[in-house]
Amino acid sequence: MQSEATTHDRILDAAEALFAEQGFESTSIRAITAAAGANLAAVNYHFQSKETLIHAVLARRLDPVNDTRLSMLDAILAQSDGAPPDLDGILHAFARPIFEAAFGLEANPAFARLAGRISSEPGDSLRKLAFEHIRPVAHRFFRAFALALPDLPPVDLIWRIHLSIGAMFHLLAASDFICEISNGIFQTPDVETALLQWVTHTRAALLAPAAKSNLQQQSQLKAAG
Amino acid sequence: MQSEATTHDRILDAAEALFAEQGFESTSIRAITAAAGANLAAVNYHFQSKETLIHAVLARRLDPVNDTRLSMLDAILAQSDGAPPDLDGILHAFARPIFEAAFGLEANPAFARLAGRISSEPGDSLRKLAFEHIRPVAHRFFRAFALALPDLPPVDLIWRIHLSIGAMFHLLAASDFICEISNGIFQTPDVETALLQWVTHTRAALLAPAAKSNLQQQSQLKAAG
DNA sequence: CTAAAATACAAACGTTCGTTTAAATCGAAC
DNA sequence: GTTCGATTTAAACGAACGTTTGTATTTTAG
Repeated sequence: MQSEATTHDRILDAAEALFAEQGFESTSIRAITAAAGANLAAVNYHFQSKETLIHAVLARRLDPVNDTRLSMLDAILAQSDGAPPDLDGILHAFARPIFEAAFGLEANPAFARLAGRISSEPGDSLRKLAFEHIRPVAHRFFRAFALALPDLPPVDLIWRIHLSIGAMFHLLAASDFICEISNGIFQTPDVETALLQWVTHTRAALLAPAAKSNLQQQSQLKAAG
Repeated sequence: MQSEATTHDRILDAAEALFAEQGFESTSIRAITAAAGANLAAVNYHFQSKETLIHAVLARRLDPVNDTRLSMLDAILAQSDGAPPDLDGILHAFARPIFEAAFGLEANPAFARLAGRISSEPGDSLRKLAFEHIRPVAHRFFRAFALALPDLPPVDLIWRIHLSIGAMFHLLAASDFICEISNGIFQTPDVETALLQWVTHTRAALLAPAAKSNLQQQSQLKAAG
């Protein structure tokens, strides 16, 4: 089954699994090629270098996810022309593709931890890569959120999107963690449960009144009084 | 100033900064000792190994943070005997100590990225360490949240705490990320702003009605109808 | 002041790393 | 069947890694 795939693809599969378990730095090309049943030089032949291989591993999964996200967002925006778009629809468009790729039936379970770790990886190279992958998606979704939440100041909106994305990353990267600590209450999430819980969580956070510091509250009270 | 500190402490400071920038694996003992102005063998003399050094770097910051968290939680719980404890007080007790250590005036700005990355680090050793650090804190706070939110089912509570902690980690680890992408709208957070935004976000999420799947909603509708 | 313990140092250890090279093997086109 | 490009292979390269060793040097204690 796996050994029928090309060396190129077997290397991508093995690298994805090992990167997820051990991290990028700790995973040697020797371990990858051994797991893929390939020669040591195969990585440098099919991909130019280890860094290019990392990029290829991530792009293979993230590009389809982001394409689906934008397609689903287009559908939501087209569906409600003029009126503010459906908030839950935007949240699902952002969350379902990545949850399917991470927790879906045909998904590689290792990919979840890998995807959730990207944003906090050390080193400029990898952060820049993830940055370029997510930038167009982030811009489109930010504008959609702004349309759906016209009363929320932009700075508060950015904060909440930032925090909600962090919750999503953590859900992808560290859910085994909470599984152990919760005495079986929390179980490895499936797509629908993760989606339901994250959307419920994020919807409530986004719909909350704008945060106001004590200072702002005081000046507001003075203006009102 | 720095060169007046002991070699032991200069190594901890240098290691903390380099670990935050480059990660644990990519930071060599040679780079640490060079930055600390110490001999190459100093790490293996003052600490036993590189792994023990990593543990020491984390414990130096996290132990005081967790002690303060528990003290503040005790104060909140004592203040409201019998009645459900103040939710905002619990949230502040959990968030303020780590935000002070990460964004405070005398804080090492590198520590924020380091702290936010721990939960998603690959490899069992480091995850187990962070696990043991946070376990007693997590248990105490979970019971406090359960008291403050008596109507929320435990499984939903675990989910929301999990997601909220993810938001906190991401805020610590990847806020430079959002600074770049937001065209100056989002700026490097200070303690009070981070606290205000995270508490606002998390309070709203925790107070939301329990998530219900379509299946659960349908059976509920049938029972009501 | 001196003996002993603690710390610092230079040098080297064996190992593993990513990458490269050159030859060997394979596969299809003609 | 031969040729040519694509792929695989074994072997080696230099560099960097964590750690250890033996010896200075400094600090502490009596």
